[in-house]
Amino acid sequence: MNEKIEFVQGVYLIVNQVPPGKVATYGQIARLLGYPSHARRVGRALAMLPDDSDVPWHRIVNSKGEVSARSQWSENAGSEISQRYFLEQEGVEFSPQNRIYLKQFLWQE
DNA sequence: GCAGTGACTAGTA
DNA sequence: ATACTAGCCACTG
Repeated sequence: MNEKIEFVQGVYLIVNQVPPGKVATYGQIARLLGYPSHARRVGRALAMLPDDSDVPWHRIVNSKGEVSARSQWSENAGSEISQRYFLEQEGVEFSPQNRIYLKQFLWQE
């Protein structure tokens, strides 16, 4: 019925299935939802979540394996820092160029 | 309605 | 590998 709500809920359902120590990309989530061109929308859905949400939003990175930058003035500006911290706590490793080794940590595919 | 703006991506050079 | 570009599309002023 309400496509907006359904999309956002769908994002959370998928993200909740990503196990600790693994990561997924925005585009991957969008494709699994059946909206292959809505990667940016996935990012917006995650931006609505509080930093202490139960949803493991920190396991979502961009297609290059980097932690995407927030807008400086946005509500969750600076959460990139904790995102990397959470991932490292779960055993996810970063390359010297601040990239996750997707080959090793990507969830599915 | 139009223009600018992103937690994006795939393509090209 | 890096840099720039075109599409993308909901949201905002």
